Amino acid sequence: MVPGARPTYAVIAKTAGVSEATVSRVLNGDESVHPERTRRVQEAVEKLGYKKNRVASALASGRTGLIAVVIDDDLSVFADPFWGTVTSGVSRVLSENGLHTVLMISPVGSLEGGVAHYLKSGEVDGAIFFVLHSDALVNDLKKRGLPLVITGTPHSNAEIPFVDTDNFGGAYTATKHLMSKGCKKVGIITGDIGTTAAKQRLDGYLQAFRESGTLPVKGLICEGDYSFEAGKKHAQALIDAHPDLDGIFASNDLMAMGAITALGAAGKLVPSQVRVVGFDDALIAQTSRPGLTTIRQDVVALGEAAATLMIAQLNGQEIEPIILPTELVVRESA
Amino acid sequence: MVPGARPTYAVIAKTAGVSEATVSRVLNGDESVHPERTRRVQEAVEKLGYKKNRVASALASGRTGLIAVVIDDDLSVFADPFWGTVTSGVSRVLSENGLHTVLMISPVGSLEGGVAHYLKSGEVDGAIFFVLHSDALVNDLKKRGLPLVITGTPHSNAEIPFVDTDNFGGAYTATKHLMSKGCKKVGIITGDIGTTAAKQRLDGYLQAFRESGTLPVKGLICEGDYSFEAGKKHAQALIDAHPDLDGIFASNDLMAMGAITALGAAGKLVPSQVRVVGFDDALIAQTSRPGLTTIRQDVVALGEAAATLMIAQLNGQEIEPIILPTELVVRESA
DNA sequence: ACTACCCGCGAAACCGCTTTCACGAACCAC
DNA sequence: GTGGTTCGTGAAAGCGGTTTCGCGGGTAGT
Repeated sequence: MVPGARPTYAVIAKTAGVSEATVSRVLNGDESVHPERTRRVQEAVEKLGYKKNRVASALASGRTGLIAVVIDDDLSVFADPFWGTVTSGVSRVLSENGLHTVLMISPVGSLEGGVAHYLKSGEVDGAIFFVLHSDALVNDLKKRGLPLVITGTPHSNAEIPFVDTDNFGGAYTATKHLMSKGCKKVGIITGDIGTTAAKQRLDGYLQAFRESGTLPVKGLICEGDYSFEAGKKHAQALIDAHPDLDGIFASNDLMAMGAITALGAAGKLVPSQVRVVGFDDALIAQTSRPGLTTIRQDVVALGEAAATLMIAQLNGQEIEPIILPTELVVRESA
Repeated sequence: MVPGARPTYAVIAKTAGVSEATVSRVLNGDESVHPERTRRVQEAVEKLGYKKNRVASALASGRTGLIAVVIDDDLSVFADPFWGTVTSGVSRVLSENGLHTVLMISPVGSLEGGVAHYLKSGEVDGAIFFVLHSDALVNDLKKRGLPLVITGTPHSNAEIPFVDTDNFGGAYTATKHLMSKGCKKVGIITGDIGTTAAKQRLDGYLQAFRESGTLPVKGLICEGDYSFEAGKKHAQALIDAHPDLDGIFASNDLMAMGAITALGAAGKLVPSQVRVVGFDDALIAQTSRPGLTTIRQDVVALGEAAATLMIAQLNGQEIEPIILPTELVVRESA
C-alpha cells in the first residue's frame, strides 16, 4: 500500500482477521458482532487511522450524508444576516451528527431548474428550506419521500415539519407593551404579506387590540416589505394621516429604524411622542440611537431546531413542529 | 424497470445500441466518438430523461463535484452579513459550473479535527477558506494537492491563490479623503491586527500620512477588533487623549458607528468637529444617521472571484491572485 | 438422540459510473 | 503486399463500501 493512501476495508479486515462484512457491521454499529471481534476491528481501525470513504458508502447505501439548505431567493437574502445566522446553527448541529450542509441559493422561481433536479435525484438525504415562495417543489419532494424541514411556517397545511419563531406571540407582546406604556393609537408596518411570518405578526397585533376592546383603524395598517425604505415611507404616511399617532410596531428592526428616521425628520420625538417597537433584535437594534425596543428571536436556535427536526426524521422518529419563544427587549425607543 | 426508478447506463446503452463505455464517453464530452453514435446516445438520454448519478460518478472518478467553504470561526462570523454575502457569490458561480457548495463552519482552533479530516479525505474537490487564523491546515492541504483558494490575503507567502479587496488602497483613499476635507489630526481604529486585512488598512492609512509629509502620532493608532464596542471605546480614548482630534478612520463600518456613538455622547459633532470614515459600506452605513462615509467593497464579487479562481484551478489553468478595487462613498459623516 | 431454530459470520453480488486494455478495421509508408 | 500505426469501440476490471444469502455450530424442544 502506498504510504499516504487511505486504507480500505480489505486492509482492516486482514489486520483484524475478519471479513469485510464484519468490518462493515462493526463500523455501522451492528450489535450482533461478537465483542472480541468488534474489539479487534476497532483496534485495527484505530491503528491504521481508518476513515470511511463517504462516497463509496453513499453509493452502496444510498445515503449521502448531505443535507441541502435551500434558499429560494436572490442574493439579497443572504445579505440579511438573519439567514446566515440560521445557517450557521443548522451547520453546527448537522456536523455534530456526521452530516454536511450543502448550500443552494437560487433566484426566486428558478427553483424548478437545476436545484429541483438535484434534490430529486437522491444526491442529498434531506432538504431544509428557507424563505418559501412556492409550495410546489416542496410538495413534489414530499411525495417522493425526501425528508424535509421548512424554516418558517408553510402556507399550505401539508404535513411538512417546520420550525418557526412565535411570530404571533411576539407581535402580541410588542403591541401590548406599547399599550401598557399608554399608547392609544398604534400603527403597524407589516412585512411582505406574502410571507406567513408577516401575516402572523399582523394577527398578533390585531389580537392585542381585540383584547383591549378597541379595534384598530384600518388606516393604521401599512404593508411594508421588511426594507429600511418601507419603514421610512410608511411611518411618514402614518403620521401624515394620523397626527395623534403615538406608537408604531414594525415587523422587523430594519423597518423600525426606517420609521424612527422618518419620525425624526418630521420632528416627532421617540419615545416621548411616538414609541417604536421592532422585531428580531438584529445588530442594528443594539447599535442604533435611540436603542430599539424590540422582540428578540433566537436565530441560531431556529437553525439548530431545523437541523434537529431533520435528524429526527432521518432516524424515523415522529416529529412535531417547533415554535420558538420570543422575548421582549426594552431599550429606549418604547 | 420500475417506473420512477432512474435509468442507468445499462438502459441508455441498450436503447442507443452502444456499449456503456461509449455512453460514458459521450456524457463526458469525449470527442472521439462517432457523431452518429453520439447522436443516438444523446437521443436516448433525452428520451429517458437520464441524469447522471453523481455519487457513482464520484466513486469511480474520484471527483465529487463538491467544494468546501471553510469558515474558521465561531458563530459570530456568520452573524456578520459580510460572509453570508461572500458565500452567496461563491455558491452562484459554483452552481453555474455544476459544482456544489458544502459549508463548514468550525470554531477557531477545532479546524484540526473533523473538518481537517473531511478535507483531507478527498471528499471535496477543493476548498475555499474564509477568515484564516492559521496557515497550518492550509499548507498541509496544499501539500496534498487539494485545490485551494483563500478569501483575504494569507499571512505566509506560500503560493496559494487568493482573492482580496484592495485594503491598502481603500484605507489610503479614506485617509486622503479626510485630509482633503481639512482634517489635521486623524486617528485610526484598526481591526484585529492578527488579520492581514487590518494590517493592510493600517498601512494604507500610514501611507497617506507619509505622502502628506507628516507622521501620525503613535497615540492616534488604536487596535480594535471590528466590534461596535471597540469603536466606542477607542473613539472615547482618542478624544480623551487628543481633544483636537478632527478625523477618525475606522477599519470597518461597525466600529465607525461605535465611534460616532461615542463622539455624540462626548458632545462632539459629526462631521463638523470630527469626521468619520468607515470601511465596507455595510447596510448599517446606509441606514444610520448621519449617513456614514465609507469605503465600499464589492462583497458578492469577492465570492464570485474566489469561485472563479477555484474553477480555473480545477481546469488546470495558471492563476493569479485577484485584488478587487474599492470605492469611496461620501455621505454625511465625512 | 433427533429435528427445528437461531445466531454470528463470510462469500459474493451489487451500487452506477469510469477507465484501462486489447481487438479489429482502416490507413500509412515502403 | 506486408508490417506498423492510428482510431473507435466494447468487455471487463475496478472504485470502496453495503447487504443479501446461506452455511455451520450451538441451543432448545420432545
